[in-house]
This record gives sequence, C-alpha cells and structure tokens, in this order.
Amino acid sequence: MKSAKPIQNDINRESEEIKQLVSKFRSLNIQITPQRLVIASALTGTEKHLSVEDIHQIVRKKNSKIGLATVYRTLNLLKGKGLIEEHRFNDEFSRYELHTESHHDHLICIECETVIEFDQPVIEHLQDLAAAEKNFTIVSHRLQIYGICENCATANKKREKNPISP
Amino acid sequence: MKSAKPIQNDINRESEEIKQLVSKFRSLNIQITPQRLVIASALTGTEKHLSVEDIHQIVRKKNSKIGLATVYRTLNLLKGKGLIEEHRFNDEFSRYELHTESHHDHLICIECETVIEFDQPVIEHLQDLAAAEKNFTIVSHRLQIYGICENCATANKKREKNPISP
DNA sequence: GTGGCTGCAAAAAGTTTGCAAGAGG
DNA sequence: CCTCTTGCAAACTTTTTGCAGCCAC
Repeated sequence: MKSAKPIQNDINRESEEIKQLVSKFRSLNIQITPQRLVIASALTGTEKHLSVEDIHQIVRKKNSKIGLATVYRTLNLLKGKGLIEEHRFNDEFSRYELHTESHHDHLICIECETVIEFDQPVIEHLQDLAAAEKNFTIVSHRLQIYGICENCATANKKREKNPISP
Repeated sequence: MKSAKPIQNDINRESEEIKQLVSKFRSLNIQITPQRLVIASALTGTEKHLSVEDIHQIVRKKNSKIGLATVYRTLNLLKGKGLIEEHRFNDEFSRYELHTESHHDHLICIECETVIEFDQPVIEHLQDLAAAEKNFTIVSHRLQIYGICENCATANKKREKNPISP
C-alpha cells in the first residue's frame, strides 16, 4: 500500500502528539485526564500565542463540557511544570505558547497584532552584563518590541498612494 | 535671616512642583483641577513605580474624597499626553512612573519586588538590527529582567550560614 | 453659564475559588 | 477506594462606565 490519505495523516499526527503528551505528563507527575490532554494539545497543535478564551473555544470543539475554570487551572498547572509559557502583550490578558528549549523574544505588530518571534543571543549577553553591574542575578527576562510589521507597512503605503477618501 | 526650616523646604519643594505641573498641564491643554494636580504630584514626588492603589492611598491623605475612578481616569489621561508611563511587572496590575527623556529598562527582584532601572544603549541598537532583519518598524519596546537583587542575595547567604531551623 | 470633571455605584472583564459529583491510579 | 480533578456558579480583582451634581474657565 502507498501513503495514507491526508485526513488519516492528521489523525496520526494528533494521536502521535497525544502519545508524547502522555509520556511528558507521566515524567512530570501530572495526572492524566482527557481535559488536560485536549488543552495541552491545543497548544502543541499551533505556533500561535493563544488566549485563554481561544483555548477554551478550541477545546470545546472536542469536548463541549470543558469549563473555563478547568482551562485556567490546567494552564496554571502546565505553566508551573514548565511545559508552557505565559505572555502579556500590550497590557492585555494572558496568552500562552508551548515552552521551547531556545529562549526567544517577540516583535508585536500594533496594527494587526501579529507576533513574530526572534532570537538575539548578543542581547542576552548584554543583559547579563547590565545585571552583573548591579549585582543582580537573572532568573528570567521578557523583551517585547512593539511596532509595525512588514505587511502592514506595505498596506499603509498602498493606501497612501491610492487614497479612498481624499 | 538664615535658611528656612526643613519643613518649610518641603512645602517649598512641593509648591514648586505644583507650579511646574500647572504650566505643563497648560502647555498640553489639560484642564487644571486640584485632583489632577494631587495625583500627578504623587508621581513627581517619588522615583518608585506606584500602583493605582498606592496612588489612591497617597492622594487621599491630601484630599480624602478623591475616588478611585478619578485616579484611573487621570492616569489614563496623563499617559495619553505622554506625561507618565505605564508598566506591568510580573503580570500583575499596572504601575506608573513619570515619563523621562531617556528610555530605561527594568530589573525586578522577585523576592523583595524592588525595581532597579538601567540603561543599555547597545541593547537598543541590537533591537533595531533584529527588527530591521524582519522589516519591522519599532514604535516602542519593553525589556524586563527578573531575578534576585544584591540585598536579597546577601540576605539569602546569611540565612544559609545561620539557619534557624536545621 | 456651560462643557468638562468628579464621586459614587454599578458594570465589565479576566481570573480564582468552594463545593458536590465524578474519574484516575 | 481514596485522592485528585472537574463543572458549575459565585466570588474576587482590576479597570471602565453612566449619571447627577459640581467646578474651572
């Protein structure tokens, strides 16, 4: 037989992710429940930074009875175990993403709210220097840059050339 | 006569600050009210990063009838006019400080919550580079470093040497 | 005088908690 | 089985809003 159908691949990917989550949970001493697996897989299934409400919506499509409180409790648990990271952009509510080995920072577009991740090891090094100067021991850090992304900048230029209202 | 008494100096400093605020308000087209002056002078009178509740407490000592809503409204107004800056450390509530010409970032102690300001122009330059690489136009940024300050580190070491409970 | 500001209370929005019933190991 | 988790609703926290009266200009 040849390769499976696309839909089958999706199911395979998903069940593969669930398997990995189960072993991750075991190794971290997290009790396994369907709710927790569905919530965690909402984050493994995307590269976006999801709000609690986003996650609640996604999760309800698979198990319509999951309550918002369970989503909050689970996210706090996973955060405590280091599986996911919490962010606050633009002083809004919390957003979550999977924790990855390599630390990265964020460029946030103030027009379309897109989040671009970037990595600047030299900046990290300079932070260490700045902290050392004040005898400060770094535990973690957060760097957020706000501005206009490439797409919005291009769109803005077009609008200037072809103004709808003069 | 010689120099004025210390208490008099305090009053002088304060009335001097009020005078400066009044002219600042005038130049920014902010209507002058006693409430607004008292709220703004709570921030000119300190280098700390005050929460809304902090400011409300301070302000009530001078004018006990000022409502929390007025504090919020005034802070939003002053923020909009660029007179003050809003920060969110450790995903808590908002804190405010006076806006200064030179941008600085923050070291936040996760034990005693002290905030130390620092300035690293080279980091700013590297941010520009990182943004340029993604064709991103920077509008503003926020860098927060969390860790242990010198005082707490020293205190922790002492505690290790002289443990109260073995 | 009158439009903007204030105080109060009520509402919003995001998040946490108490509790009885249910599920995991 | 016994503990930990869940769903629901209610509570809590921070911030915003509606409105009548008041104040700055």
